[in-house]
Amino acid sequence: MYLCGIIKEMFSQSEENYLKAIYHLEIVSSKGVTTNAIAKKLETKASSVTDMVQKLSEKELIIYKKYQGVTLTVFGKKTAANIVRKHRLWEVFLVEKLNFSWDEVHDVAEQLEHIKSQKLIQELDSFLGFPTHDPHGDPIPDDKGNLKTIEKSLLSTLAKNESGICVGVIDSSSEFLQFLDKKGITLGKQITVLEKEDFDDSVSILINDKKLSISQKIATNLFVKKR
Amino acid sequence: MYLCGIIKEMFSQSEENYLKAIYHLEIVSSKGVTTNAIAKKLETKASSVTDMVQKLSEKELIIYKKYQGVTLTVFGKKTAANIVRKHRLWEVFLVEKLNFSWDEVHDVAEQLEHIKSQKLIQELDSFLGFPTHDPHGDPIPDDKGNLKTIEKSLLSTLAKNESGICVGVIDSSSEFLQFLDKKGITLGKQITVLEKEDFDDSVSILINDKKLSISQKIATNLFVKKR
DNA sequence: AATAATTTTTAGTCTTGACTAAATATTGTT
DNA sequence: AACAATATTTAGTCAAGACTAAAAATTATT
Repeated sequence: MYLCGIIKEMFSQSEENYLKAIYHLEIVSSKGVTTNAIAKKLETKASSVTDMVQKLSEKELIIYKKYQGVTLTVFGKKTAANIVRKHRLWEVFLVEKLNFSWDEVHDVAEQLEHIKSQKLIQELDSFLGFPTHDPHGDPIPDDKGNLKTIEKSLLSTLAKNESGICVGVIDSSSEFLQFLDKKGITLGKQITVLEKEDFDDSVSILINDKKLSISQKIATNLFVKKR
Repeated sequence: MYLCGIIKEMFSQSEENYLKAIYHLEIVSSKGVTTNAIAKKLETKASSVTDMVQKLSEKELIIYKKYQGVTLTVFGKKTAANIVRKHRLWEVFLVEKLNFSWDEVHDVAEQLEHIKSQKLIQELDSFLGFPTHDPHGDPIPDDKGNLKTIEKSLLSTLAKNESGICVGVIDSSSEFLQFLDKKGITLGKQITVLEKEDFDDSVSILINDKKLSISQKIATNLFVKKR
């Protein structure tokens, strides 16, 4: 008893989760992704990672040399990008159509991203109007796995009197997102830096026509598009 | 590494598939559902069924006495109805929002029905306008697991000159559904019996202002609501 | 009622994906 | 260069869920 009919390439949920983790880690690390890094990201043990990494390597999704970490192959990267694409499209769906807030979508999208159906994802994309970014401002890969990133800067890098549009976050934990909500900070909002405090790196900003003081921690987790 | 956070009761996909199978079989059989019947429905082996049935029994989802078949407990029935509810709501979504035809929805809904999220299913229900029937005319259980069936009759039971509205099918294989599509037979269409042939039990019907001859096999797989 | 046919269960095996503990590589430090 | 610390892999287990083959129970047939 198992799903999987005609479909060209099928990977297990577990394999997909590993691919996605490696994909995300590669973006940051730029060189080989270590076993330990994967283990930490997936909250599993290094030995389990070694097992899986050998399997993914046999399936030509990654390049793996013992003790050397892994790199996605072109095929692996495309596969991973497709999972990320699904994840982010579902997030858009949940927020735009089903009244989820941006801090509630992650767990559900984590499940939905594993649904296998070409048509489903194509139609969903079209139904949502071909969105380019998810509710956290992260770019949605196109159906070839390419993503166009916009030039975004951390709020902390803005100079006094500069302003920008809020376009994303680094930390997308629900705690942080709920905190932003409480402060009235959401995607698309204009933010102007009124003052930068040297002694604690906090910034004073203008948003929603109100003055707000923002800690360094917040300012280094919020992306804006300069203008 | 596994999902499953706060949620009250969590069952594996496999457990859910068994529950659903037993639920469907109970509707037909009315008495205890046999191991073999479950095996056939799930295209698995009887020995595998025995294993799972013992597990479900321990979890109080079913009553199981060796060699006696199984019955859903109240809890089990509610759980199963909820899976069916999710399956059918997703089918409605696929057809109404994502341009799937009624013969394409099953495999995808089979996957989507296992997504765990209270809010998701509530919001989906609301987004779809609280539908009562899926694209095949099957009733959608409410959030307490109750379903109100409408009185429907097989087309084959209609007398000459009687008419009814097409409200459902027994066989929901894509072959049958595509055949119906080709003949212009869809849910909601009015059908009038013009003639009944005794020697092969075929019926001559009026639909879409056209006369059509329908074999016995079709007539015994199509539900209408008499009027 | 006895035997044959069928159904169901048990016992043992396999695969996937996790784990622990031990062994081996690599890296960092003096 | 040698040793310590850390990272990685190997070897051996485990649970879930499937399987086959054999045993046991039930049902059907005479």
